[in-house]
Parts: sequence; C-alpha cells; structure tokens
Amino acid sequence: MSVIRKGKETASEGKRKPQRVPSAAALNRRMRNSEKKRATILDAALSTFSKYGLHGASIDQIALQADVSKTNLFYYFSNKEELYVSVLRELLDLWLKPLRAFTVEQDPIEAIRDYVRVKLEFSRDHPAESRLFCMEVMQGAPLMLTELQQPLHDLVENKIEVIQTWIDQGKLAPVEPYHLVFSLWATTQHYADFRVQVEAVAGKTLEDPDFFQETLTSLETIILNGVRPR
Amino acid sequence: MSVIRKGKETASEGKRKPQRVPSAAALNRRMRNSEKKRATILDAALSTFSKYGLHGASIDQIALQADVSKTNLFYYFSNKEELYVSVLRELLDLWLKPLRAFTVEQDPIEAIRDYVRVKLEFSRDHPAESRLFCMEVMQGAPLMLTELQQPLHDLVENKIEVIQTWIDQGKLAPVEPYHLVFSLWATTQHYADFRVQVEAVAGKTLEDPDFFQETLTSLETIILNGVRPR
DNA sequence: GTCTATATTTAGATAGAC
DNA sequence: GTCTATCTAAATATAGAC
Repeated sequence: MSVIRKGKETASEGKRKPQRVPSAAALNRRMRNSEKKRATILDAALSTFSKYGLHGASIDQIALQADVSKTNLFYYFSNKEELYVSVLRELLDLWLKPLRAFTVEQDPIEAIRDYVRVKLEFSRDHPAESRLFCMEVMQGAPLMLTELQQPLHDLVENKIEVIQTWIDQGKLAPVEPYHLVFSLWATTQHYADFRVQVEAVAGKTLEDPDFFQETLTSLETIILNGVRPR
Repeated sequence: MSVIRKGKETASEGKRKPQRVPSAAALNRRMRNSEKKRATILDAALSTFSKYGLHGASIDQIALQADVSKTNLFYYFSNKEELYVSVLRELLDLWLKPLRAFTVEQDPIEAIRDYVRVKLEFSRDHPAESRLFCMEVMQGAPLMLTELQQPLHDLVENKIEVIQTWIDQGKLAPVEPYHLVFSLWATTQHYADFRVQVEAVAGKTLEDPDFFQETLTSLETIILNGVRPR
C-alpha cells in the first residue's frame, strides 16, 4: 500500500528541489500552473472514463482531450490506474456531500425535499460523475472499496439514526430507514445514469427546466405521499 | 447494417451444407450440441462482461470460463462485438418482460405490488443481467440503442396509458406516469446494480430471504403510501 | 468443429535529449 | 516539464492442418 501511495504524489514532490531558489511568487505561479494542468487532465479523464469505462478509455484519448501529450500526462500521473483512482477520490466526497446535510433538528419532510432537489441537481449538473460512480460501484468498486466502505458506512449509520429518531417522534411513517436512503439514491441518480433511457421514453432530460421541475414534483409526491389514492 | 447482420449468423449458417445427408436424429443431436455450446459461451460472456465491461473483459477469459478454446469461440461468434451484442439481445427481452404484465383490467395497487416483487426477484436471481444492462444504457447504449429505443418506447407508451387510465378512474393518485415507471425501475434495480453499496451499508443482500422480504415491504410502503405520516 | 501457430493492432509505459 | 522515439505486453483475430 505504501508503495502505491508513494507513487501517487511523485509528481508534486518532484517540484521541491529547484536548482536555485525562486521567488515565492514564482513558486506560487508554478504551483498554480501545475495544479491547473492536473485539474485539466483529471477533468478529461472523468469525462472519458465515464463514457467508456476504465478499460474502454485510452490514455491517448484523455491526453488529446486535455490537450497534453501522452508522455506529459504520465509526468503528472504515473500510470492509468493512479489517474483513475484520483478521479474517483474527488468524486466520492462530492457524491456523499448532500447526505451530510441531514440533521435531527430539521423537519424531515423539508429535509427529504431538499435532498431530492440537491441530488437531482447533481444528476443534472454532474452526470459524468454520477455515471462513473455508478460504474465503479457496479463492478464491485475494486479500486474504491476500501475508501468507500468505511466513510460510507459511518455516514449512513449516522443518518439512519436521524431517520429513526424522526420515525420515533412520529414525524415520519415507519419504514426501514436503509430502504428510504436507497430509494432516495436510486430514484434521483436514475435520471443521470439512465439518461438515454429516460430520453428514449420521455423524450426529455433534466436539462429541460420544465422536465426538471416535473421530475422534482413527481419524486416528492411519490416518496412523500405514495401513489395510493387517499 | 445488412453487412453486420449478415456476419452475425455466419456460424449457424455454416452448418447447412453437410457432405452427406445425416439422419434427422443426428442433425438434432448436432444442433443441440451446437446450441448448447453457444449457450455456454453466452453464459460465460454475460458473467464476464457484467463484471469487467465490454473492454475490460477479454475473449481469453470468456473462453476459459466457457471451457472452450479461443479459436473455437471465434467459430461460434465471429468477433467480440457480435458476442457482446448477442448477450445484450437476450437480455433486453428478459428485462422488459415484467412490464408487459401491466393491463388496465388489473387492480393498480396489486399490479404495482406484483411488479415490484417480480423486479426484485430479477435483481436477486439475475444480477449479472441487471448490471450489464445498466452498464450498456449508462454508456449511451451504443450497441443497443437502435434495438432498445423502438420497442422500449412503444411498450412504455402503452403502459403509460394504462397508468393514466387508472389515475383518471381515481384508482391511483395523480402523478406523472413516466416518473412512476422510472421510480419502479430505479428502486428495484438498485439492489442488483449497487449491490456492493447495499452490502456496505446494510450488511445484507437480496439473497438473504429476510432482507428480501424486508426490502419488498419497504419499497411497497414507500411507493404506495409514502413516508409522510398520516 | 477443433487445434496450433501466428499475424496484427493497440495501448500502456519508459529512455533519454532538451 | 516537455518532447521524440521506442519498448513491451496484451488482446483480437486469422491461416491452415487435421
């Protein structure tokens, strides 16, 4: 493990031994440029990996899209897998963020409303992230499992308690909290992950503001009220 | 297009010119053996593609798992893509089947209950199919779009009408039918496609009968009644 | 239908100059 | 940090004997 982690930061560590001492400003500038390039590559990688998968995407493609040479790309990321894992790592934080918002103090109905909206916005604004995450998890998360399992489990454990408290307080109907969380994840991600299917069936995507609103309202209705007539 | 389709059946067509006329029984036997082998290969392909994706899976792996030589595999399927598409084609039918059951005559509450159960059973019994389907759709269904779009659109169009009729009859709360269909798909598939995540969070999978029942009950509750307390 | 041997292509990765 | 040239391995696919 330490070997892998060592390799991962080689590029940035290489900058620590300049032949002569540059000004702080120059260092910052260089840093900024370097970071910018890394970010550009990561961006291209995300987009390409999400379209073709880890094996379907080639370094050539990614380098082309990031407008760097393949050799240059390997200067920043020492191999394909490191690049891929770097992309995933950034993803995980972003993906988990909305769930962190759940706290006992909130009104559960409002909390769920907010969550659905934020997740739908994520599906609309970050479809590549959503799909890559889905692909990785679906294949057993071989390169993310260790990083996924612990934080995910802890976070969800905590939110499950929050939901259970709401139920005990009579503010939410009695359902197994796990499955509420799964349903929220599943329904909101569906519009990003199955975008082509949604488009084939409904003829619209979340980028259409009317469709976005309609989706939001529908999901709220289904999850909060159900489809059984009252 | 015709070129592609022509190539696709080359293998089976090759069997039509035996040097001397064999008995009908012998033909049947040969057919059965041949079909059996095809099926074995398709099975191995499904399992491998669903784990590693189209590009991540190698013909070597598939041949090994099907217990045939690589060259022999190419006798039955002229190239990798043909094999992949053959797997997908079988999938699509299976995947769409449960939705066909929806008819106006049914009680909608029962119809939805049945659908959720059948789809959950599918997620439990055919996780590889579920995941491969998901992967293909997620990547834009490049090799299935033409075959997917039309039948899917037609089928859903029809079922949307059924749902709308139920709503008009007051048997179902007013929701946009599309989104009900999407929610049913999303929630039930989630347990197959995100199996590792479900396991990381809940510590169980659908193979556990208690968990299966709990999932079924929870999804029914959420979709039929919602989580807002009454 | 099945096998051995091999051709071909692609893509990940490195060496070494600048 | 970036480039040109090159190495290497893997994987798809085919030729041709049996």
